[in-house]
Amino acid sequence: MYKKEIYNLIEKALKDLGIEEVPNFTVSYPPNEKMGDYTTNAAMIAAKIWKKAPMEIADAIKSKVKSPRTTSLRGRQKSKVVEKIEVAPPGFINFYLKPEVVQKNLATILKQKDKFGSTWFDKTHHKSLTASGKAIKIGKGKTIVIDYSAPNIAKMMHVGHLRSTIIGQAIYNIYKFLGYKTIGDNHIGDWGTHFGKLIYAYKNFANKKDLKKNFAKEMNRLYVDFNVRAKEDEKLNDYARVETKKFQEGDKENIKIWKYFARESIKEFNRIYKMLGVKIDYALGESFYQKMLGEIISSAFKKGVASRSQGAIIIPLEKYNIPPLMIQKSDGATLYGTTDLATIKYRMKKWNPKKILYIVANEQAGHFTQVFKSAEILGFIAPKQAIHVKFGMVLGPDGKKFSTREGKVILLKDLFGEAISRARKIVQEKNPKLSDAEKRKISKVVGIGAIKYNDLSQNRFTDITFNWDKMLDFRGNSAPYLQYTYARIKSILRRAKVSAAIKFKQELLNDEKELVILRQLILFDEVVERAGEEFMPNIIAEYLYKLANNFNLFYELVPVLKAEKDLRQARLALISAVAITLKNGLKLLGIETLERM
RNA sequence: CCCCUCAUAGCUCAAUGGACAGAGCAAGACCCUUCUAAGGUCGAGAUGGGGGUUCGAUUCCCUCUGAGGGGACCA
Repeated sequence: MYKKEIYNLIEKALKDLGIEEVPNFTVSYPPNEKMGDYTTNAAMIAAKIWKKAPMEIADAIKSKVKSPRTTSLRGRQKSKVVEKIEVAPPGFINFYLKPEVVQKNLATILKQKDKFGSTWFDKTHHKSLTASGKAIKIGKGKTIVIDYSAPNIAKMMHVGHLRSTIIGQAIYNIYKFLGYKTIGDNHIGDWGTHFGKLIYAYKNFANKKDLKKNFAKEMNRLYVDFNVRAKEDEKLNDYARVETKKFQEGDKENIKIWKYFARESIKEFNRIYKMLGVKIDYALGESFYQKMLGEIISSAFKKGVASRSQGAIIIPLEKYNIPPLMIQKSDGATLYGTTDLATIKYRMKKWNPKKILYIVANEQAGHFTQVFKSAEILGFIAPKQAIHVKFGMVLGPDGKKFSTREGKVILLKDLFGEAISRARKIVQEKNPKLSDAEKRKISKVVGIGAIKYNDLSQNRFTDITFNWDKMLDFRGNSAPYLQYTYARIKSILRRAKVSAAIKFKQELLNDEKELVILRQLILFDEVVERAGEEFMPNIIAEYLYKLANNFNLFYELVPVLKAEKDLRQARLALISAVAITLKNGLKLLGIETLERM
């Protein structure tokens, strides 16, 4: 919350010292609380320019911050938030905030409630303040399009689809929280060649009754069966291509089959999204863009961007050391690259976003470099306007890619079922007297939460090796741990019969355990902002885990309800603030909290 | 052959170029007549090899090894 202010203090001090530019100095957090709240490496970087010892410069900066030049027109003042400054070898400058500043923040949190963390409140954060000095949200006036989930029609959603959906939703939530106008778009794969296979399978060996009874399962069987048969008889793939072509050219029967599968698939997706608590604003699938493709190709030609090659049409990119993007096959059919270009053009025209984020697995990195560069040459977007937010794959227990074709995947339906039943078993054991309805609710929230958190707490770049026990561990650094911590706080608040303590003497919160928590709470907004900037929800997860950890330490040793009147009130306020922060953070990750569990 | 990720404790994962590399699981010893033990406490345990840049490298660069993915007519 005070990072920007600390930054400004240092910048001014450097100016007073006659060092105008210290490139890339940062304000960050010391490794532990004993070393202060904020730290900077400015002295060590300035040492290079000034050619003096870092410690010497650190001392100089320290004394300038403490007594800045007052003759300046801007009327530089001593900081009102810094208690003391310490210099530590080899040249760190550590800032300690005044306890009353940290304590004062508590009232803000209780007032802000579910908005806490979304806004900069301190007046020195001018980058997000209006002329009147009123705090505004960072993302105000900016639009961001987020493309995530993107399942394929006629394929079941399996663990491989989880990451895009969960990470995408978290990033969506974070940006929305920060005040951006967020557009979530589910780019459903409803036009691909794979669909021809299904049409063929449907016509030749579908069991219509099973399809009606259990659409998802039977559809999956059709897909797997097709691939099994195609292995023996390669001609099947040719037949599938014929079906695809007929369908794309408007063949009535094939369109009818396509519509049927699309409708049923979307129903199935929606069941999954409902379980996950995911809502995506738009679902403009690939089919939506088909009528624009001809224009994309012809204008690419007109601009001299596209050219013919071996009967196909490509956009050569060798100038940029990138393989060419093919936009039309030699048989005249278009490809997903073509659709992607149309999609970018459409999104820019319709929403004029500052950025378009593609939450798509690492395996498509090459494709997106081609598409983005092509879109740039075509003038659809500026460089870096479209960003591929890539992530590692979910690998099978054998350490290899899950194969849909062989039907070896773990379906999301099954994953959820297992998670919920494991959670159910534990609730039953821990809290048998709860009502059945409540147990059901808890099982679902805990089970689904565990799955989401398992993913979101990891750095998105690393591959995940699927493991039931790891994914569904309800102890340690997991969603249930955070939810449990929240439920513990709620339990105390229920007993105290206050929803939030309004009046309290914040200065009573002097215990080291309390101060650690207070000092952590002021960092929440910075954590959310950074998670957004880096597209890394795990930064929030890590923060929440530490916060919960600190609360549980406090919980073991510091009584709340049994404390003397004023102290009790102050501690109630403190734990309420922790509850608010946990809830807000988890909500950003798309994870629900529970009053009891 | 080219491109993208990754390599940290027995296992699964953290760590904006910074100060003694953090967790969880597993294994060991403790804490429920005190606000929910899905918790807490105490020990043990790690940066693939070799160079380089830097005051400082798990992080950046080069190289080697290993893993996963991609490489115009699938998405």
